[in-house]
Amino acid sequence: MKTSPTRQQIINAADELFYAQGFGETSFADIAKAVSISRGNFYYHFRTKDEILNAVIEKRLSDRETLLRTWDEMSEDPASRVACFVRILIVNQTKIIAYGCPVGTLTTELAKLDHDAKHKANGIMALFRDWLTGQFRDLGCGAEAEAHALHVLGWSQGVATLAQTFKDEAYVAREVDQILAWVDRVSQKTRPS
Amino acid sequence: MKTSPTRQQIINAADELFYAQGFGETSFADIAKAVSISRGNFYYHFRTKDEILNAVIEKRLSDRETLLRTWDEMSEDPASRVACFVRILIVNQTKIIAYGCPVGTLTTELAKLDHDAKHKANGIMALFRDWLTGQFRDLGCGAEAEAHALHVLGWSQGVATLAQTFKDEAYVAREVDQILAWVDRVSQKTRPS
DNA sequence: GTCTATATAGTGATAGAC
DNA sequence: GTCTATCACTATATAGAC
Repeated sequence: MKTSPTRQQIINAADELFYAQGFGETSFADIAKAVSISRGNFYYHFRTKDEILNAVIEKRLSDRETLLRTWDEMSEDPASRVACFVRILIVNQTKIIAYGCPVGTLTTELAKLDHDAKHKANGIMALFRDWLTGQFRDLGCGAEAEAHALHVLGWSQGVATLAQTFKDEAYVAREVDQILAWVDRVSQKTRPS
Repeated sequence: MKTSPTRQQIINAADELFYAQGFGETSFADIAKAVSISRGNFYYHFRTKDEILNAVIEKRLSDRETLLRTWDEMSEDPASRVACFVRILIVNQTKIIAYGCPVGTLTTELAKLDHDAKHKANGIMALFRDWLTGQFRDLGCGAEAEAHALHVLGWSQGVATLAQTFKDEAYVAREVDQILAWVDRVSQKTRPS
């Protein structure tokens, strides 16, 4: 797992560019320019475009795993952990309004390209689903835990999509409040305090 | 508004291909091949790629306007009209699982490309929003009508996104039921029968 | 590790014959 | 209206000098 500084720079730049422009529309030249290296040098670090896509997906997956672990350690209450997840719609609002959800837009694009890496990208969405499922299970939702997880995940994805289309911050705030209220309702149904 | 048969064929093929592969990844060669004409002939009908994108967006917009009008004429009850809208997630399930929502994925892609036509594409989403707003207004939701419209629209977009990612028909069915139940609740709150 | 040059294939787009 | 031939450009990718 040796990562040279240049390699890491390339991954970071590609991550940003794939998010802002999409994978298909980002060329090696774009990435090389962002890192201020030549196209030729680029190929020393990554032989193919698929190779760098894979590296970007792995970085994103790893970043999200770290984030989820942080939330796991931050609170003992599953409901407030889920709330952390939902609130990324607010925290990352500016970028989401500009480019949508980094995970949702990538999975959508790779599915259309029918790219080999699409299953790997879907894995990030699955990570969210499984983590959320765990939280709802801890809340005592039992067999409904995964359905609840998908509900929150899908709802968030929809908010991200419309946020990008209509650039409406009030809408985002409203929906986030509604999701949080829904989580509270579920939480109080299973553990009436 | 003269539309030659070939021109119409091209628009239909481009519509399908833009949906299945995305706009950026669809070449003139792809479209020409689908219609069985030469690339050269293609340029007789459309001078630029933007021109055909515009034609496709206009077709999609027009198709949706027709669909909404059909629903308007089909029922007097705004709640069941909204139900028609939500149920397209079931009706078009196979394609949505394969390619996502034709409207949502196009707006997302054009936003990333920062393409001139992005506002035009957003207009289709706005058409849905405004039509839904009208239905909720007819339901007596007053000032909340547009918020309700965006709620249903965003929710549906999220379901489409996850449907494509996880290919889970049971999830789609479950969420559609939940949206319909939500609409019923809103409807009964304003007009308790 | 980084560069310049180059090979190869595909893209959007044009010209002109039929 | 449809075709073939062609142009200019950009893309991924490689070879080899430094």
